Amino acid sequence: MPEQAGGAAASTAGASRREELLRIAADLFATKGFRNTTVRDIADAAGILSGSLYHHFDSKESMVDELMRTFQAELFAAYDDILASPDDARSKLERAVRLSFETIERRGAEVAIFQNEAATLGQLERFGYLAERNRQSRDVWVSLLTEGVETGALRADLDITLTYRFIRDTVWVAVRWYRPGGPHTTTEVADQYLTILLDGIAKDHDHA
Amino acid sequence: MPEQAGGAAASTAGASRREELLRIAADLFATKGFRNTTVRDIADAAGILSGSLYHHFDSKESMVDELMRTFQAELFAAYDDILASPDDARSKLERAVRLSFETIERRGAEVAIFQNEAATLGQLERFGYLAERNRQSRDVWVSLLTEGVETGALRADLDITLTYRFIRDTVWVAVRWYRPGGPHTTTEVADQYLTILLDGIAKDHDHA
DNA sequence: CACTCAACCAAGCAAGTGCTTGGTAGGGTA
DNA sequence: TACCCTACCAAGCACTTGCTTGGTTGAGTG
Repeated sequence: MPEQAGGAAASTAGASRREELLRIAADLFATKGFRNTTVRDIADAAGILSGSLYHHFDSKESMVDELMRTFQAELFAAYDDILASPDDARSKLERAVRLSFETIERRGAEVAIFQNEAATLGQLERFGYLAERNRQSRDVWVSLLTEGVETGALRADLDITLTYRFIRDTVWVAVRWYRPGGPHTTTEVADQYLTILLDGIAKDHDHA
Repeated sequence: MPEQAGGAAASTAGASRREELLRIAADLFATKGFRNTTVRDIADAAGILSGSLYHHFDSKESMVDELMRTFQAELFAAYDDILASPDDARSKLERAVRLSFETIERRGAEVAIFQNEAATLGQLERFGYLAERNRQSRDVWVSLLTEGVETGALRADLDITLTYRFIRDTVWVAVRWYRPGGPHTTTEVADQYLTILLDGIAKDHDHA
């Protein structure tokens, strides 16, 4: 096992072979599923033999592990940033929604892997942190929604838990159809969703 | 020596052995994934040997095939029922939303399988009808939304395609967390979602 | 020049995978 | 009695899977 690049060294200068292989694996895991992707698939896509992968990584499992840890660390740093801001509840909620769609654009493969494999992988001790991250994420959204209700920005008759689930499902499952470079930008998608989420799709006859 | 594995197949009255095995397979496909479920898993859960499954079915593939065809036929019969009704657009949209949550309750395994495996299975010719059903389903929702806009029930500034995707994602992905017999009935979930979808979560200051 | 080292190849093992084959038990039926 | 049919077992085949082992290549570096 060669170099241990412990930190999330953001050296954009020339991606190492290791990072290159990780990205290839991520794309395959995202499209075919983790279990459904073989080490030979990854090696083929990289133009090497399957055995050569083990020069860079301990196992197929450790590849997803590294992908998920890095991804979650990045995502929650962004969550913390929102929570710590002095904005009002509604603004923070909007920022959280936008963050999700932007993350789908920038880290689509990782989002897809987390969405599709968290339940399966989470059964292994090694991936216990995935469930923990899920709880943290729920806490973020629930606290934002609660603050919104308490400050009068959001309706008081909302079932916070259900509302959280609806939002979470919509913003993250969009990874299944959102395509960077496609017909919509993340901003457009986020704008449209926020419009619907905040004000609904029904025509307001009292104002029209 | 016929050693019965711990699976304890409780035979439901009336259901043929074949239907019983199909149900067992459906539950496993839904929880573990199709590819990730082995014929030995199914056989174990049924208390028989894996080879014995081939007395009832051609292949593992034909099991999902039968499950999906039956499920889709049932679902689209219900869609047709809604489309053919004389209700106004908003009522039909509400019925479609409620139908989704009710289908999750009654056919949770099938919904989960369709959600998780349609993309993978769809690549096989045999499962080409899954993509076709997807198109039909989109047409149902898009026509309901379009009618809503045209009759003035829904806001005119909606992006129909994006709105369709948001709704579809939320109502079907609920299969991941909705549990029959859990804290919410499908009616409660549908009520809450329809409230949010139609009128939004923001407090309407002009009325409050 | 001797030496190191990251990156890779070639071959293969053990465990699992879907599915096949030939057979058996027991109830129903003409 | 003779026959058939449903539901299963026991064994195993051909293939795929993740991973291992021992070795090679070529660009450096003192």
